[in-house]
Amino acid sequence: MFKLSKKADYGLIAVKHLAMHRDQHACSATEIAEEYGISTMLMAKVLQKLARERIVSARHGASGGYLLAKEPSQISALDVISAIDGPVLITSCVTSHGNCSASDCCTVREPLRRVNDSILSVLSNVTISQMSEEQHEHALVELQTT
Amino acid sequence: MFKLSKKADYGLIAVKHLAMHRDQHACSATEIAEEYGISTMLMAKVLQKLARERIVSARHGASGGYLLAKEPSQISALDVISAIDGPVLITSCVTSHGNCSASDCCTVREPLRRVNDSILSVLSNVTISQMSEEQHEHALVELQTT
DNA sequence: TCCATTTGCGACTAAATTAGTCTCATATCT
DNA sequence: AGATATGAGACTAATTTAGTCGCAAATGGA
Repeated sequence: MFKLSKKADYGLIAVKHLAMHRDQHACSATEIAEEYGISTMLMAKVLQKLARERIVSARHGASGGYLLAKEPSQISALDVISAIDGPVLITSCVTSHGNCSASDCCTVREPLRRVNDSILSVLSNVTISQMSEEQHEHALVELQTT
Repeated sequence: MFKLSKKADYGLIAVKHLAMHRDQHACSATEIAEEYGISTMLMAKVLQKLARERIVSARHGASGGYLLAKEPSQISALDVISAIDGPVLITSCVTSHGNCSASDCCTVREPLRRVNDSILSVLSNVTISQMSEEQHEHALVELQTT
């Protein structure tokens, strides 16, 4: 319906993990996968994609693994998600080439494009450094929204 | 990945259609489906769900069909989408019962819950009346964002 | 009253997407 | 040389989404 894929989810987990282990050692896919109880193979795949998109950099060989390629503050949730799942488009209509399935051209395309832009902006304003910091404030936020 | 289902899409189209034919006659599922080149059966299903959620009201029988149950300004995109696809949750983790697949409890849950809230607010701030009005401003918006 | 039209609902199938696995190649450190 | 990693692609399995069908019930009109 409107959900992040598990791969994107794993990607965020991995990138956050790397952010928290910055300046230590390169983390292997196996290491990260085991820490969070995720399939090693899948996590490897996810990290490979992140490496291809230059969000993390890889080191082959023994004691190799992955490192963040940029500062955590320079990586947004959108970067990670779109690296893994491709561009974020809430409908296939929002692209410019009008290949709507609805013949007369769906009248909701333009409004949805705007919604899409808003979501893009939300996602690109969340950085990995933010995601790594905000451990403490839980209780507060919880109170406000309940 | 992160996309509206076609059903939700069709739902928005249908509701917008009803908004634009307000005070005229009840529109049947067939009528709406044919106008936009969508499967009649599917559109019928979608409208049934919208009726069950009291977003539209139905009239049985010949010359029956559907009417909006509220003012277009009182119906948000979120209302329509969640009526059809269920609650909008960008990950299965964001609910309170911590059934993460990641053992140690995925560290990204709380940040993502916030992102989810933002998306919810974006969607609930877009009303059907807005979606029905903004036909004219296309060119301008296009220029600003390109 | 009878009939065409239309919604309501649930079961069902088909298609598409996503998740996850396996294999082999290549790089690199010790 | 050998253990440990990543890189890439093909492949299968599972899940979700899309779409269909049939039948019941309501309703307006001839």
